[in-house]
Amino acid sequence: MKMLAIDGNSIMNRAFYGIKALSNKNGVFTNAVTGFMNIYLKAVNDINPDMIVVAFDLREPTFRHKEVATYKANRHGMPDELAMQMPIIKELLTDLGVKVCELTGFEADDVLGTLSKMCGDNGDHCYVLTGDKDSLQLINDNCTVLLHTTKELINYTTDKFIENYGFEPIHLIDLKALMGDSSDNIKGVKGIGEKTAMALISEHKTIENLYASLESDSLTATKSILEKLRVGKEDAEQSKWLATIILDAPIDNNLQNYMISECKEDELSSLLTGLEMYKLLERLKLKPSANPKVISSNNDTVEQAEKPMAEDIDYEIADLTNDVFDEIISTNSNVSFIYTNSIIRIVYNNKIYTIFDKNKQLKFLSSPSPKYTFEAKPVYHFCMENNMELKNIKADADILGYLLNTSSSDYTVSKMCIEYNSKYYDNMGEYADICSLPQLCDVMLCEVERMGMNDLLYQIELPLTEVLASMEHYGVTIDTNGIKDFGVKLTEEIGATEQQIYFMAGHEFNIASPKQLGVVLFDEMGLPALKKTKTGYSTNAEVLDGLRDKHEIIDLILHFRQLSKLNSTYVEGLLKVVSDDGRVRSVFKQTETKTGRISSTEPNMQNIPIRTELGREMRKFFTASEGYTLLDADYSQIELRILAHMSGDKNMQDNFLSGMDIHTSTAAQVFDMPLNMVTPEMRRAAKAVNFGIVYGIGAFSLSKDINVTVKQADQYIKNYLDNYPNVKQFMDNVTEDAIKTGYAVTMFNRRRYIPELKASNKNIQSFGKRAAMNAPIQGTAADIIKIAMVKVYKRLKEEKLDARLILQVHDELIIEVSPKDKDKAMQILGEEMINAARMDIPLIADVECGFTWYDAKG
DNA sequence: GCAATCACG
DNA sequence: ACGTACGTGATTGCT
Repeated sequence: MKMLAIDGNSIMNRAFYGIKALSNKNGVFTNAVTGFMNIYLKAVNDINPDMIVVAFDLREPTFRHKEVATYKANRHGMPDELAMQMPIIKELLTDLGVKVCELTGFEADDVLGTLSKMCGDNGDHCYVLTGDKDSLQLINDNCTVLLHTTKELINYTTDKFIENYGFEPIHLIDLKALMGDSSDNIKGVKGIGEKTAMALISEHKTIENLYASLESDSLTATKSILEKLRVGKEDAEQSKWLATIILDAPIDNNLQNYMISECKEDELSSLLTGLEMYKLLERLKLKPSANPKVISSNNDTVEQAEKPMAEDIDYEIADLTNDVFDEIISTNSNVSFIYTNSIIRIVYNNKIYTIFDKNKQLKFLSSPSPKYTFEAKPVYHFCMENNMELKNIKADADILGYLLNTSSSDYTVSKMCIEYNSKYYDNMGEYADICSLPQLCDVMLCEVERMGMNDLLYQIELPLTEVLASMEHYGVTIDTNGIKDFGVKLTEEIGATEQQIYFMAGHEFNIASPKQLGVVLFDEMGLPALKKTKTGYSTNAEVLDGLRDKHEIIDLILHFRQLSKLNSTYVEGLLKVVSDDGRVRSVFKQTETKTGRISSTEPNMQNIPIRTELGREMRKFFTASEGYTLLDADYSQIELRILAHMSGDKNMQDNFLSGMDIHTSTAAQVFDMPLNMVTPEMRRAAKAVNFGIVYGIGAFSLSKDINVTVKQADQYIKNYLDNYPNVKQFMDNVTEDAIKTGYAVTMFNRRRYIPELKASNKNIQSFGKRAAMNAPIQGTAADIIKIAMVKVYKRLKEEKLDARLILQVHDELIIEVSPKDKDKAMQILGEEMINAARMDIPLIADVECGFTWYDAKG
């Protein structure tokens, strides 16, 4: 038989500090729970035990504390975020059928030790899972310790221990007796450190032997060590006593009682659903519960959604007769449908219908009846491919879920039903989603209205889905041959550069491996390693840039990096996704970002190079279709203009109204110079501050960015905020509101929840504040360009121009247009972008044209 | 599957 | 004393 005995506190700590803060929407932190379960499940999987015990420490003092006042006196209580997860972990384990063990007056270690002894006496094997090296003393033929370090899980057997320490595991307590343990505040012998202690214990095994030799004058060591040992004898004895784990703690001695018992699936599912830990649910092969257990962080009020009318509907499957179909396509009441796998399922008047026939599907979709659905974009695609229109989408559960919480990563019907207290009809099998959709949409629409996001929904997001579908539908023409040629040139130069690098390094290695590169640069060539990452030397561009004048190889490596990036991501990456018709069709994701921006994948069209001339060449291969031309329009300084508007800062607004370059006018004021005396250096600094402000700047980062001292950077920021006092006020207000309400909002009421603000970890909290300052600005810019997209799309359609939107890059829109309609389309594009929002200062958009993206963007 | 790196706004 | 700007996505190496 096998027992897995876990040090609950130790593993929980490892888990907590190992995973970035996670929390559910009520602000309940779940990172320790998640991490603990990951470690737990892996161990269970590896060992396949018959018995499992998880031991926890109690708050009360143990027999060690009572005897020695200083014992663990250096320990602070655990942070709130961790403490609140402890009962959850215990509950989880209990539900899993695992024994949780706490013993007054003893530590978890003592319980583990006693268990391992019991197992050994009974001929069973015990695996002790912990993050604490102290437990290594328990290792013997019947006991293995699985030591969880930050890096790895080490399987400690007797052999492994001896290999590392050079003596038997039990003598670990003798080692501690001499060297002490600062984490537990165990003194050890004063003046004796790890090295000396290791040497002494390797030779003498126990401190009793050691002191026997000392007293009989047969101990060979330096005079000073002999003296230290004499002076510290009592400390050594006490330290050994403290470090020794008890093997006979008073716990239940019937091993039968530690066998894994049956898992309480309903309770477990309810708990995990309440915690929104869906991945774990899946891993445990459990379904989300319809009755999630509500857990909220101690003292803050959780905004509760209005409960929907809990009306239980009996849905029935029915045949779609012609009469019913005619009624459905002409009704004024809401029809819910879901389109998947070329099938449309409809719920209408509590009956479920299925449409298989494509013509009938299209007829339904283009009918004027008001529709609720889930993920409208593929449906728009289906209609566009068949030259039909999808009409009157009144609700899209995917979009609604996004508006209600932009930070969620999962907008499935089943999960949103749970989240918004709407009934999920899981008894309906494959019809569960469609049956649940009408009520779910109603509940969510109600929430959206309550949060003041109706305009955002009806004027922006719902119509935008069609625009994005259309952009994806058309795609962008690619000059495939041009890219291939470019790739050949890159490959040649990469090869040549590689050879030069190998020559300078004296041997071949994988330049793309930061690990190998680090060895070459910092170990072999002896260049100064200025920065480290978690796993080793940092070799990023910033570090390398600092080493440029130290060695010629650096420039070559930077060059190699640039070329391989271009080749693998852009040349090869793009060629992989070009369709047969020579176009790429990116997927524009509408429910992805926390701020309200859209994102682009497969390929990402929003990060095509521009900042270096070589990279910018890529844009020559993005062209208009034959006989067409491209229009490119981008907003000028949209985020700073939004800041000037939202903050109401008159000075910043005047600077924009003057028509002068904003960075120059900012520099002039901050450095107290006439405009024509502003040097490029000063403008650069002002520009960096302008940008930094939008991100919630700190002096440290600014100093790094513009290469000045932290002190200077701090002064720049102070001057800046003195110059734009309302900007300072605005940022303060935004963070204060976000702390109070838990979220930040844009001009159009889009919300971003920021649970990080509730963390007690200062770094996480600061991150929350920066996010809170940035969200209204970045988010409002996203709102505005989305409005422009919807309006431009509508105008191009209404005025029947041979033109279409094909790309959006956050502050930039691209249209493909027939030359005959070029002027009109330019007019529309500029006009609608400028008029997308009314602000105290005007929006400005620069429109240009060209056959390629390179030409169209000045 | 994660970490490091680097491309964009 | 520590860590350090907001938001994304793709590729590569490595465990």
